[in-house]
Amino acid sequence: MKKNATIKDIAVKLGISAATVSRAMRDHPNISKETKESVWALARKLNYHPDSVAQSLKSGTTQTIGVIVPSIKHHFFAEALEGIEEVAFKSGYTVLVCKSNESHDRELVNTETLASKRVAGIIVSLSQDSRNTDHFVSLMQRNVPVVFFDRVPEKLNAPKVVVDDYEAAFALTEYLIQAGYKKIAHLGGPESLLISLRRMQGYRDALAKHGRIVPKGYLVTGGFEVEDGKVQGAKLLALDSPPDAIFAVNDPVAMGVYQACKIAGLKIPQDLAVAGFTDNPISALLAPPLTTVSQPAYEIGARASEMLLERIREGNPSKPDLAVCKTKLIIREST
Amino acid sequence: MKKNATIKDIAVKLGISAATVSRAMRDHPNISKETKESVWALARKLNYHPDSVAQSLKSGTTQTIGVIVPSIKHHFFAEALEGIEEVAFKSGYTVLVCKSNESHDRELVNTETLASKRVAGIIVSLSQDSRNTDHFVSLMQRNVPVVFFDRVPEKLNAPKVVVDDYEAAFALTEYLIQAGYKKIAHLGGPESLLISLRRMQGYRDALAKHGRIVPKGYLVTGGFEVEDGKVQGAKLLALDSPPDAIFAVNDPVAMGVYQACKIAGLKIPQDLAVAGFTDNPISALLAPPLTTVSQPAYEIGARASEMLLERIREGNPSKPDLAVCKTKLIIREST
DNA sequence: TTACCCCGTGCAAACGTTTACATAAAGGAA
DNA sequence: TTCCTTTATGTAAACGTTTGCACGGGGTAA
Repeated sequence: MKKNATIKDIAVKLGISAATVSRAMRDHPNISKETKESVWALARKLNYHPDSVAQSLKSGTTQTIGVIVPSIKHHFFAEALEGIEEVAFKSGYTVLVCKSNESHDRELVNTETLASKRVAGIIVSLSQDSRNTDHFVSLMQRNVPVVFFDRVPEKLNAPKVVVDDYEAAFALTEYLIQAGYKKIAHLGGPESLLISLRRMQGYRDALAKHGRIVPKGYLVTGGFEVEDGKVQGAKLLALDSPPDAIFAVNDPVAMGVYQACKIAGLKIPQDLAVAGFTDNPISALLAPPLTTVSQPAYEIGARASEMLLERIREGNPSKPDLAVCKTKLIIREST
Repeated sequence: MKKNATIKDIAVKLGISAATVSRAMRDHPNISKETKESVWALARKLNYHPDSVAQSLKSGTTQTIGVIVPSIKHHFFAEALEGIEEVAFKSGYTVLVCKSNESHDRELVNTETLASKRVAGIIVSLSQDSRNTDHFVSLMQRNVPVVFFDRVPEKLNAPKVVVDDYEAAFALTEYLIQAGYKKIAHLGGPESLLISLRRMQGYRDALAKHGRIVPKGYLVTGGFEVEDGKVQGAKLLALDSPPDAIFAVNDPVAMGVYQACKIAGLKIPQDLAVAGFTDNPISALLAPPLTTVSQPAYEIGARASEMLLERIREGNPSKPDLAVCKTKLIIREST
């Protein structure tokens, strides 16, 4: 068991002080060329790497950013993480990834853990049952920059990276109307999340714009999983006057509707049109391929990462930025 | 901008020494009940949380584990990360996630970064172009436990979590033979990775067992992406005597074959049978659903995490463990 | 010669904890 | 009383860096 070489080891071996070694390593102008070179050579030989922990204690910060996401395995978040990591890496930061499992309490524990680890900043996508955002406020008061993405808090004055859910849902619904569907239902997400509400509102307003109202029972809310779509979708199909099109809050839910259709013996899109949201890579390969709204997950993550790094570098530029990424309506054969 | 409360703040306010506060926080038996309670009360009030960085400097280790994966967005790795994080969280560890982008050099940088951050241990799945494993050896010499999963090094004597790729590929190939396919080709993965080689060998040996040899041009190697399957698949289909079944090294490559078939106007499974490996959730939803081998990604990650935590806790129990997780042949309509 | 400045380096404190050791008071046992 | 033990607390060093300040020597200008 070898120990890691320290600055002191180098200092002793070279008969100089630790301070000089430290300065040599950081290429301080006042250190002579010869000293520097002997230090570098020995450092190389001993495989010396400065102890980040000690550096952090001294500097009060770390080259680490924290991320809290509801889950890692969902494609959207995995892809966003990919973007976050990439940008962070290029600036010399590493990423502590925590998942909240959609739980408020775990989100809370995660924020405290990250704070006590002195991360330089935190990127968050809220959990489904986040009851409040006090823990994030507390973080920001302690001067830890926080950037939200996708599932952002409504009231909190903080930098956010989102897509225009309202606009995209509106456009999608309007497209369905123009495609001739008469009875359009919406399978919404959890009402605790702004993204669900915005998509729902876009749906409502698009109908309203075309002089329609939401038929009774056509607006249902639930979770984000395939199972939710299957269960709620079956209910919609069992209505006395079932819809001829269903706009699901995301692609997994839309897939649940596919399953419900299979069970009910309905053909898509002949008997029922289905549309989703988020453009899971699966969606293009479904039978039939799913109409959906593509969200640039990687870009959203990358943008959030950039915004965070800016805050970290420039202190808190108090301009609570909002980045809105472009979505795109992807029309496929399910509608 | 508030500062974080320190042990000293508490000590001063209470007119006691920092040592006593430290002991009170850790519920040391020699501290009087009254002192403890006043400390706890004030800590609560000041929202005091011990500075992990300082603790780490003192103790020489952290409550953090590092993970290096080729990518995050691929479902297998995302799911494995989910398992890793879950197990780590339950033991009070957080997870530093680095991706190598399949690059040896970046893998190398990542190992050094993680080491200098004094992670308690590291979990790795090798990049495609890993030229050697010296950096991991160096880590292990410095007494940092390392556990590999899925893409493991062949020679290195270290704990590993894998599936029996050989066995699973053998079983899959044998199934194809028994299903009556006569001309079975294999689209292999990068030859730098053991998993590719093992799957390839399983394919060969299954054919051999049934008295067949690999027809000329029927064994091709390439990457792990959809595009690879599309390109290489097209080549196979263009042979004078094209295969009637293709076993792809993983599901994305199998999907590439689907695309190649579409272009060539071939029907699956009538004109060509296709099988994959890894059971991407997409695969069950393809048209037709893909025959594949399911790999318990979450469990693999969780197991790796457990193995690592054991090593961290028990020093190095020098028994270089091997955990082999169960795969399952999933027969669907593509064969 | 004196005064000053620059260069290269060292000293020591600081970051926030933890912990071995010292100390002081109180309570027994002899 | 004296001595020992127990209990509760304090002192100070240590973890590995960084950095303000000091210092000595050599050069330059007057």
